[in-house]
Amino acid sequence: MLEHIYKLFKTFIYLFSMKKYTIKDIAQLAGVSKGTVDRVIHNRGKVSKNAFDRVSKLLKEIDYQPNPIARNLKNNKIYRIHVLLPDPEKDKYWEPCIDGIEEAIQEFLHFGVSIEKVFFNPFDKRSFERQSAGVLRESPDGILLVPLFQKESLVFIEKCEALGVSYFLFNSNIEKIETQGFVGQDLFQSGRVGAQLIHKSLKKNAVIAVIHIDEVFKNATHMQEKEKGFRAYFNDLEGDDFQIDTYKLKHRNSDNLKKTVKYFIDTHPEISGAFVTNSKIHLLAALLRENNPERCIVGYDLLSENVRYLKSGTINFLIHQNPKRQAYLGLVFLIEHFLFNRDIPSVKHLPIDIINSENVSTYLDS
Amino acid sequence: MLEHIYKLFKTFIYLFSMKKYTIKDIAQLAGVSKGTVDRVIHNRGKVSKNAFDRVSKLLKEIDYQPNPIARNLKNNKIYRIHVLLPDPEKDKYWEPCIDGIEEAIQEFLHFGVSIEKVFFNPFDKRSFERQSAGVLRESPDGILLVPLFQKESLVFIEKCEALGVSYFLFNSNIEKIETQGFVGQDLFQSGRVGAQLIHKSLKKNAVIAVIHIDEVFKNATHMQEKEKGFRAYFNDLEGDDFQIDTYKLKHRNSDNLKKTVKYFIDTHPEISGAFVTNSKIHLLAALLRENNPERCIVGYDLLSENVRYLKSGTINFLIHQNPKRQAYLGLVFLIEHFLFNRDIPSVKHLPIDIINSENVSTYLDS
DNA sequence: CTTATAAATGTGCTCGAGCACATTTTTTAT
DNA sequence: ATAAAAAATGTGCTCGAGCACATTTATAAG
Repeated sequence: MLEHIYKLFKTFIYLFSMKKYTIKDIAQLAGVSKGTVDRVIHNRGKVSKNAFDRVSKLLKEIDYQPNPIARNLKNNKIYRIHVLLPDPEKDKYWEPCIDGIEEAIQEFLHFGVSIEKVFFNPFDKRSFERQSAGVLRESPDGILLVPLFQKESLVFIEKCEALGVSYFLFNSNIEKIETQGFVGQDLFQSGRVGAQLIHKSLKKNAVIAVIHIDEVFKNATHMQEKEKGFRAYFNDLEGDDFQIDTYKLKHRNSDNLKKTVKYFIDTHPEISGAFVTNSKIHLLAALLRENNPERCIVGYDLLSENVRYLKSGTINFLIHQNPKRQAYLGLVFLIEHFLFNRDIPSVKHLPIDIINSENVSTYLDS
Repeated sequence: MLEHIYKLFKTFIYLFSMKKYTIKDIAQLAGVSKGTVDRVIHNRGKVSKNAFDRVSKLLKEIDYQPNPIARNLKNNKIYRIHVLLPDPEKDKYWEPCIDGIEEAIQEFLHFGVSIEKVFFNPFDKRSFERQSAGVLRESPDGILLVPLFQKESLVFIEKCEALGVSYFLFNSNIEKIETQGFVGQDLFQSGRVGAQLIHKSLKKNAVIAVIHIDEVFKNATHMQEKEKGFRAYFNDLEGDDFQIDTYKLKHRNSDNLKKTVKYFIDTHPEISGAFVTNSKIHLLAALLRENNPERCIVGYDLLSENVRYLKSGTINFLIHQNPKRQAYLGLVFLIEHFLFNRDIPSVKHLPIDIINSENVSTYLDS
């Protein structure tokens, strides 16, 4: 019996403390109507100073948070967001982004959000200019984009700002402080991570190569930032001396590149550590002959080809940039900005995941 | 002008294809009332075969998904979930779980969910029995728990099943196939990851130690599973030969343990690789004298003490079990089960994060 | 064929926020 | 003092799902 009363009491206390206040509750407490409370919350004016003070004091005290469920129930407006990213057909690195985008679409299906994907050719600035102009002509509410081409992206962003269109960047950032928001990896730091992995795996005085592979040498800052971090790590070391050389393997078509890489490997047998600054590491791995335990090859991204060489032991480590999550989070930030007017984070750095042949499978299915 | 018409047309097509069907729409299409549609959706019966077929055909065709926003708006029921986990005061490993739980609470604040934390002493089976019994007496709708003590947890789970209380496990699993659900790391595989990290960092024929440190030797399966994976990795190697020994450093109080560890280190100077199977690795690291680049020390978890030794170079790698995310995801699964009757995943393995001194900071703030 | 009973179907309210519009109160002008 | 204008406040409907209850239709019994 006593226990029963005690339980009732606990339930009461619980309900009391967990009370979720509604506009109606606050109206009652302040002795006004819910219309007035609504006007205070949204600063719509037409409220006497007296009522305003009383209500806003209550709002603060109670830490009122509107019920997001009810808030969006009526929501007539459909927010249109365009995602401007490199065509995954042209560069497989971008494939997982599609999944991330689809996930966000699914999650916000009933929240009055429409998301459209727009691809541009990552090897063609013109394509970016064309597609970005097309996006702007549709005047969406928000734009999530990969600013692969620095200069052109800056122009585009300025147009967005002029038109008052919200935007958010992912994967690569651009050097402009007033940028509205960015989600991606700290590239400098990821270079340091690669450096430590190689450093700890090699003997002293080993010869190490930083290798930039790409069809055309665009997207330079992205890869250079990684190199900076890589070199900074080795500069910070005191005792050890390593020789670090940078190689740029550019090309116009893949046959050409194959030859270039092959020639590079043949003419540099002394190299025992290699840091490839993008997902093209499989091109290098494909041409390495036997697996040498004295060697350490580190690159980026979980492309299926890279994963194959990782599992076979040719590649020692991959750094995971998680493009899927980048795209997903970028969308979530934009959507929550529109729907719940949360403020967009200026820079969100994702974890720098270190992948070897033993943990790779645990990253592939999520 | 033509462009204008084209734009209108596109908007129309868009709205048409993205049409979110409501119960009302379906009722209209099927020529019945929304009440009937509702009865079909929830299999409440009292529907003629004719109407049932017509409606369910439409539901399938349209791939109707109820608006989760509206669905929970009314929701009178408050789902009560209790989280049963080791007291973070007694073992700091569990601290991040609190954040994960708070995050879930915040996220589902307005969805009619109440979450309560219940701690037990991880060094005292009795405490678990007492606290778990207390939880059951409250008869919550769901329970998220860490089955630290295998046998006792099994008994508890059986009681849950008898009472029809939903439950979900995290961090450690128990050997029982019919278990309702588990989120955590694949411990065997994480042992393999640790093994590869040590393997690649050491010379051939190095002497390696698997070290189990704990106040009392409970939680055995957890650590043993890691050791199994560790040894399996080395067994799979063909050429290389490594000597691997297991040491159990138990103790009753921390002074005692310090001595034990010290004695262990002094009497085993030949060991160059060490794999500590839990977060207690800082106890070992604290007693290692100079940093030896020929040495490789690998352990678990981002306790602040472990992170300090990782940054200073005494510890080479930590494997991150992400207890925060485990707790968070466990709750999300339970809540979505109640709210949207999603089915609970039977086993959800989280990524096995490899942490070194360069990427550790990118894991700490998220 | 009528009435009783069961089965099937429809109606209308609820939840909380938001907003248009109706109503009341206050201020200003004549 | 009174009417007109302006400011402040209140009211009532909307959104979609869910559910109790009202109503209609079909079936069985007398």
